[in-house]
Amino acid sequence: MAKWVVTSAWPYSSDIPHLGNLIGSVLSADVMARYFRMKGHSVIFVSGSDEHGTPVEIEAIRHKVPVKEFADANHVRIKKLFERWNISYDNYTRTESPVHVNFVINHFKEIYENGYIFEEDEPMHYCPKDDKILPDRFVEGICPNCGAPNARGDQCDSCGKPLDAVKLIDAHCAICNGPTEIRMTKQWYFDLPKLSKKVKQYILNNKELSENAASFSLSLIEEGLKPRSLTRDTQWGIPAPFSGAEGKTIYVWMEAVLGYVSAVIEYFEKKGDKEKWQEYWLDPATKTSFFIGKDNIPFHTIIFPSLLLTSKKDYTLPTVVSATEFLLFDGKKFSKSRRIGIWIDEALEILPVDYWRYSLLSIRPESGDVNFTYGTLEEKVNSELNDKIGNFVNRTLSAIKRFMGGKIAERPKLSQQGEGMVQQIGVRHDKIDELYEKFRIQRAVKLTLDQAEEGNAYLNATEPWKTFKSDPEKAYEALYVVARIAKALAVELYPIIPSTAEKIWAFLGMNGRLEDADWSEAKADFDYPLKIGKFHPLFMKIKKKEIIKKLKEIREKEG
RNA sequence: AGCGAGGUGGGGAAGCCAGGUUAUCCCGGCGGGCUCAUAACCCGCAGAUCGGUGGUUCAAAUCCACCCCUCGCUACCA
Repeated sequence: MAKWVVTSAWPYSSDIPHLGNLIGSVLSADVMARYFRMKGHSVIFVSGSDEHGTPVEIEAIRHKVPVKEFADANHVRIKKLFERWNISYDNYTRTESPVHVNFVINHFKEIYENGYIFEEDEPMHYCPKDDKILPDRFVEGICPNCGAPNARGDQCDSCGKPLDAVKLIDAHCAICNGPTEIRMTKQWYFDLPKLSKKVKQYILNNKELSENAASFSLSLIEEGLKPRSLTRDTQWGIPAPFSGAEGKTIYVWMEAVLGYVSAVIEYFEKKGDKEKWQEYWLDPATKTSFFIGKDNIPFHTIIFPSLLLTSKKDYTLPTVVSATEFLLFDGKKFSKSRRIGIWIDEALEILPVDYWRYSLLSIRPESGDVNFTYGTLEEKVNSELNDKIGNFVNRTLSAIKRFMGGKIAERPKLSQQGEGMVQQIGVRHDKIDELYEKFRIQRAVKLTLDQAEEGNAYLNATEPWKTFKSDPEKAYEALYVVARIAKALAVELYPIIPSTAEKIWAFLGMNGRLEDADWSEAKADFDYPLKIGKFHPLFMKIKKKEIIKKLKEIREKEG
């Protein structure tokens, strides 16, 4: 038994997450949290809304509501959506939480006192009308490289080159379109170069980073780390606790990752056990896992460990950083502005949550970008979920009901072949287990599907609907075996599609909730007599056309 | 440009890091079986010179070099 802190990347709350966001972080983390719990580990699964920073402010202005109000509403919305997605968070909090804010302030004080933060003057664009110092992204002008008219301060979309915002020609504010002026402003920096060696050591010593995370991080370190700016001239954020930094806030990226710690603190505070968080974050035996998209790697392998290393406490450094590649939608990147993709609120209006969970997890982008299409969805749901898994469970239960009166009174004496089949269930289960231990979720889903396929093949080979007359013993054995496969399948499906797995558990007449069962139950015999419950088909087939039509209707309703 | 990822039968993927019997799986095509089950399930067949060239090796999809193609990132974008 181990202690695990499982975390998913904090969704940025200017918007609702889309399916790509979900599979990379939240959904993957949920699968592992559920798996770990079944294995009997102490799991604390946390995340929260990442709410600070200019994009949220801008969204709020667009919606014409105070930023705090906007953030509150969005946080609640996202939190509720995750509940509907069956994400089993122990604490889904937010960066506006007082626990987080206090923790961040104290934490940065420690780093400051330890001498890892320095200050420097920097020229920035200032908008006199909005009275705001503008982040590069919110300055527009003519690109000094290619002369394109609407280059943003951080990058020109025309020539693709990164820009120095100060060099933009005819710069204007992206919010009000007014002209900007250049002002010198003092900013505080986190001295990453000072940490290079330690961080490199950490990455080299850590064998459980996903491959893409490790190689990408090392190459960044080889190129040389640069000091990272820590402060922003905005109001919407956590006040920077450095002397002379009054009126400035901490850059969101630098504080949001600390939420991984503060969310655990908050979790135990709510339980009235204030000091217990230390048994997780300050115990080297605790394992921590982070589920993120590849765009997020440096923040978890370099910046977050550095923020922990430079404090005054001995924090557990990230054990597992599982970074997924991107999910593409119809060959293109998800894009809010172009409405490419499906968002997690829309998805639930279209299909039951387990259809999405299964489809997404079965194509989880683990070794390269993966394309999600309506065709993929149709294939996954119709052929795998419905035809293979759903139908296997249904035919197993129907056969037991029809040929055995819905009961298995006792364990039959098994033939050599039957014994072999039962053993094979365990062999496959162990393989699935191995894959989860390696965080190979996509492969684990595939092998789980194999259980159903083997069950189907076995039924066809043994034909209990024939033998139940000619050789009832044989039929009895076959039905026992497939019932055992169905039981294993329920356990193994639990991390992936928990509510369907619970259904199968109940259909089989198992005691208690699957949620409370142990992972090894997949290999265990039944309590006798086994009486199967009422059951019905688990899934229905879908039609691509109807999905597209429904999505269109939803969007028209939204306007 | 630099860095990174990928190019495997008609489509989609695994295998490659720890080289080795007939290259795996899903979808699709063709043929067959079964009729317990949601017109579902199962079996078999066809189809790949594993991006190209060269090298290492008894042996390469798998290691090395070069080249071609696709994509992502390049950090104040959260």
